[in-house]
Amino acid sequence: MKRDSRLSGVLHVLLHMAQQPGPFTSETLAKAMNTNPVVIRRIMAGLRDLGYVRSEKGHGGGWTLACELSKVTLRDVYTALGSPSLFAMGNRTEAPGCLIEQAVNAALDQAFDDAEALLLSRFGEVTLAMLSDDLRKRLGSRKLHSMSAHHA
Amino acid sequence: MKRDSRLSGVLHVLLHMAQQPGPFTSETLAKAMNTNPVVIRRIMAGLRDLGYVRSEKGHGGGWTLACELSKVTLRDVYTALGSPSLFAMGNRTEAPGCLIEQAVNAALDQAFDDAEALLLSRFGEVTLAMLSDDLRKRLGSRKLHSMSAHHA
DNA sequence: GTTTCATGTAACTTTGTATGTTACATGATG
DNA sequence: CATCATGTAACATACAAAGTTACATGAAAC
Repeated sequence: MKRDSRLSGVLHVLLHMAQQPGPFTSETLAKAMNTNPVVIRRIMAGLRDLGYVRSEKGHGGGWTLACELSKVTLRDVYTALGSPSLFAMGNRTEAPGCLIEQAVNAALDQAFDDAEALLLSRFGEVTLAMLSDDLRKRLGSRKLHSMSAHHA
Repeated sequence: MKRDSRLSGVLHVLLHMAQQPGPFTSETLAKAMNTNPVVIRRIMAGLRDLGYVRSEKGHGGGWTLACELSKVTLRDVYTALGSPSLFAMGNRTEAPGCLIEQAVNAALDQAFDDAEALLLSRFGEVTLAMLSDDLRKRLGSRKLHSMSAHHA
């Protein structure tokens, strides 16, 4: 399976935005991430709908942070993406008539459900502010890869 | 992403085999699972290499259980499949130069590592014998879907 | 008010992976 | 030696994520 990198991607965008005042166009963000503006708009759509960011059209438009970073968790962001499925493995048949399949599904589901609960709980413990703080530590004197560099 | 159902599939095969004496040809097993004999051989190859099952060619050949069901866990089976990746989500870049990417990866990796550890631990707690017992409970007087039926 | 810029979104293309299929080599049994 | 069964490579299909193109919508600048 091809792995879904939207969560990783959208967090990258958000941290970028947290480093300097906006607004940022989709194109600017896309260049910084080596991707396409439309991809940026797609992964940001859910965040906009939930009010974590705002988007404006026209001159001087683009994306702006619209939330307190300390109040938004990775879980919130994950939810904003539409809660995409977390696991690369699944049951052969979801509603099987076969009793063997049912027994297998029951065992696997239990393990996967536990793991999912833990994962989401961990996501819920990490705020964007924590990520941003961690980033600043890593930054030290160094620069980002970076958006400004790309446009210098 | 398309989800990997090999673990689910191979467990189904093993439980089938545990219900009645073998050997079972790949074709028989494939019919019971609505799939192809080659798929069966593929998902069984790892188990054979680790000695959990044996395969024999020629007349009267096929697959036979070669382990104590109470000593093989879901984790063993998962390992026999080659420990396929568990999560549908991943980092955009695995070894990023960008510090933002590093900060994001670090946070996500920690959560995913925890979830993976829990999941594998759960897998390690469930033996094939437990699955088989659970299946027998579910069976009651009912039949499987079943292999014998398919050949009646 | 018209040009320019930016998002919103549908439609299509590309790419990666799991699964399904065909074909044939290898080896065991009768 | 004919038949049966696995082993495996090679190819086909299906599907989802990501990338791309095209164009509509709306805001700001002139």
